[in-house]
Amino acid sequence: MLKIGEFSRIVGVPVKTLRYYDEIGLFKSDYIDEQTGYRFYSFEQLPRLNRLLALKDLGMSLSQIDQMLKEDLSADQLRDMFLVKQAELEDLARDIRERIARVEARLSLIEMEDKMSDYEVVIKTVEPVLVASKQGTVPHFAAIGSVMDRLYNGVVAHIVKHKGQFAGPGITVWHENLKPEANIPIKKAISEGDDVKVRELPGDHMACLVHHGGFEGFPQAYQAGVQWIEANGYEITGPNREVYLQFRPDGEPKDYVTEIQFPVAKV
Amino acid sequence: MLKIGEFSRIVGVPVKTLRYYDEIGLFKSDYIDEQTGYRFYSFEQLPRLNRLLALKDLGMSLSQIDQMLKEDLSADQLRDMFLVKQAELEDLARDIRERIARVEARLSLIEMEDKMSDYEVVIKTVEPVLVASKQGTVPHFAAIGSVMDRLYNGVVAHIVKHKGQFAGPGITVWHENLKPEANIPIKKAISEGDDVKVRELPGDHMACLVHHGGFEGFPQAYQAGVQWIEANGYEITGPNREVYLQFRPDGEPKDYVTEIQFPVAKV
DNA sequence: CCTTGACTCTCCAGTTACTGGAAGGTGTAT
DNA sequence: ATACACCTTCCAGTAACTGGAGAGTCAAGG
Repeated sequence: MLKIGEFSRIVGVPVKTLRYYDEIGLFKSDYIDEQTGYRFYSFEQLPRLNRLLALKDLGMSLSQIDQMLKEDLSADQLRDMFLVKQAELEDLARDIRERIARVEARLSLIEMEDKMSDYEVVIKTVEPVLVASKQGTVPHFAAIGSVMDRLYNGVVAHIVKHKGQFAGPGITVWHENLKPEANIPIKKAISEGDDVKVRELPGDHMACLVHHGGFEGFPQAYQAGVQWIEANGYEITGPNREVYLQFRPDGEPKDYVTEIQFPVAKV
Repeated sequence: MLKIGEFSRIVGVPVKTLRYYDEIGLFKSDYIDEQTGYRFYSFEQLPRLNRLLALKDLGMSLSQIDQMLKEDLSADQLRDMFLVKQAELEDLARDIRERIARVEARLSLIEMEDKMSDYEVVIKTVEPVLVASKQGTVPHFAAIGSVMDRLYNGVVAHIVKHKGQFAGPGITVWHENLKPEANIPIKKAISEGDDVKVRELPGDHMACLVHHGGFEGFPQAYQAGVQWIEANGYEITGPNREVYLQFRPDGEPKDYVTEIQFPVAKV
């Protein structure tokens, strides 16, 4: 019989940890002196503790270990638990590789002292949203403004006419070069018009960045987004969006706030 | 000005989390209504939050992020933090690769239904220990027992003669084939004898396994240890040890408990 | 026999980054 | 007026310990 300190030295596990394992019932001391409350451990307990430590080394949680140490576990069940753990660890490994890639992208940006780092790109999952929408075509770059005005005015008029309820800021989906679709979120479906459709904008994983200021700054923001996506090993999987978080035709462009979103997936 | 729910939807961060960031001072709401206590957020806060989220994506802790978001941080300091994080992540990645290797070794053991899995091998760091020791040579296998007896008796006699204090179970170091060194831990240094030396057994990383029973089972235990070491990508870096946790010459061999230790390093 | 120092006990608090729930106040649409 | 969604604070819990306080135990030395 060994006191907790001696046992601790032999197995290389801190006394506090042994007491903790005792408390949670994972590894009980062999015998407790009624008088003093002192825990005593025996050599017969070494195999269990070693099995425990070996499993912990594999990254198992204590509750998993508790299950795996039960006698009545078949070899198959045991193997399954290892397989699950293996899959888990491989996910984790991938995750960490991605993190490393992101850190490296950061570092190389710093080396370049690139102004693009003014834009922070984050991946987020956007929810599907019900919208009224109208598509158009931009004949040439300079006409973007007027075309967009016309599209959004059309959608707004349609929603008002059918007593729809606005549910958020406008979202432009750029279907392909110079083919924008103006979307306005609505609370409940309304009837469609000739050119105003009602549909659900699908949710997706998006690389997002926020641009403050007028539309003249958009090219730089887009460039920053595309650069980030490339540097971080993503690829663009669909039409990108602009969400006009803060915008009023009569407001000052410098106060505009726009979120630019690219649907992406890991390459 | 946005209420917390609206802001939450835009940035894709749960309300609870925003409140938590507010509470710990990492990301305060722009304005709080005195009457109602309602938090309000503004678009001007988006850049800070996005920077925060980007850093979190890299695996930074919130306190690190808090530092990195301070304005008065030079580009160099920032780069250093990223470099530190990079190193950290690479350590972690290595660790996980090792875990995966161990899980795979486990799985292949299960496939083989190998009896070796009776032995659990764990890596631990053993502390240096002061010992009195005596070396010998074993002429042939069958003589191990008597040679060890002679060596340990010699050491014990020496310690007793010099009034040394025993500090733990005997440890045999197998210097090379059939050249054992019998060591007995002592509390304080004592003078040396003709053939009994006093030295510190160095600490090391050891692959350890515990064998219950007589010495006739040692070959299997050794084989299990060596197999594990190979399967898990370690190599043996020095003489192995036997620690006689439970042993009395007059006891029954089946009650003996011996820990076998191999000093190892990652290949 | 007493003291000293090493050990042991229990209980409580703190760690990280939230998440869930209860109880109660606020704002808006019907 | 009343539903209902939304907001508030406060408290508890997560995983696997770690550290410390305050008190009891044990063996050796003087």
